Amino acid sequence: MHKQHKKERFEEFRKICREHGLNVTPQRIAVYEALSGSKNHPSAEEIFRRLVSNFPELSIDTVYRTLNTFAHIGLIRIVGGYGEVRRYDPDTQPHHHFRCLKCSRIVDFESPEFSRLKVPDVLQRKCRITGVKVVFEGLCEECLSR
Amino acid sequence: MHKQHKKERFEEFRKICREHGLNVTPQRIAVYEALSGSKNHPSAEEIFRRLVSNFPELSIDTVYRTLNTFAHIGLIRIVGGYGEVRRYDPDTQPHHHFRCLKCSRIVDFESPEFSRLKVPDVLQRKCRITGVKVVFEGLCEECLSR
DNA sequence: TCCTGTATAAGAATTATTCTTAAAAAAGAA
DNA sequence: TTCTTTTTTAAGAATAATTCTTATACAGGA
Repeated sequence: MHKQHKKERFEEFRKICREHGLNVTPQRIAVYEALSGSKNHPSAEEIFRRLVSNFPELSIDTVYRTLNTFAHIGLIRIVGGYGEVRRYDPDTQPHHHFRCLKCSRIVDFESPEFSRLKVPDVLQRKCRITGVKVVFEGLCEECLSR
Repeated sequence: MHKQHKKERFEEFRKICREHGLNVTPQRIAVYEALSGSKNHPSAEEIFRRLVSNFPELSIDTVYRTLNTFAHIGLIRIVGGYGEVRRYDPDTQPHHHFRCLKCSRIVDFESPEFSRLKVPDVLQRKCRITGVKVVFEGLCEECLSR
């Protein structure tokens, strides 16, 4: 991804849009370029601010809509806050989660093995690590049977 | 946690509150009981709805405040949507994250090993798993040096 | 070029969460 | 107990993120 040249990335982008029946608009190009050129997992607001000076008629709603569309077709991913409501877990013991991509259900499971994953060197050197969690994602039983 | 009896759990709860200089109020007891008796990682709103019929003067603000307090002292955990703004990642290749608990910075790292974690049987049987991510949490370089 | 469906801007609306403030409750001291 | 101080709460206003509505503009195909 970061290795590609701008040109190639653009062609790839255009192709993926076409495959999903999406028009290739200046707004979509701008949002995709802004995101794929950034390393810090920006929010919609940050992307909007980065673009609006060169693209004054761009609206924040379009940025949200565009990013959602991209995430929907798998062109980008959502990380961090999922824009969902905050949820709470009474279990403070180390444990891990499965999260249903469709209904957002969260299922706990225990795995001493996962709780003992080795911290990668690159993190170990710079950060103080206080915990690790493994999140499997997919479709839950209920959503599968529909 | 779920193994304990109500009584023991309550004594433990009271003890932890005291240790952190928190008064043990009916609201706090109610919110903690509601959360620790639930298996589905409820939102503040859900907890509020569960309680308000027996506790009509309870306010939603108190539920939020109480849950935040509990999370702060480590009595419960926040899962799922972190209540933070949604953020986007242009990298759709399997990779993993470190997340700073203080400034919410997200740092990518790659680990083919983590991307190949074996799906636990309990999930394998019921769900369709489409991905896995490992999230390390702690304090980042910048936040450590303050 | 024109046509048709798709995408957009603008701003209103919605929703989750936090803040403000005055009152109530709890803890501590006398 | 009663008085004082500190903490907590309820109520509702405020804020911030995200989505919706609608009329207009644009993209891609014929």
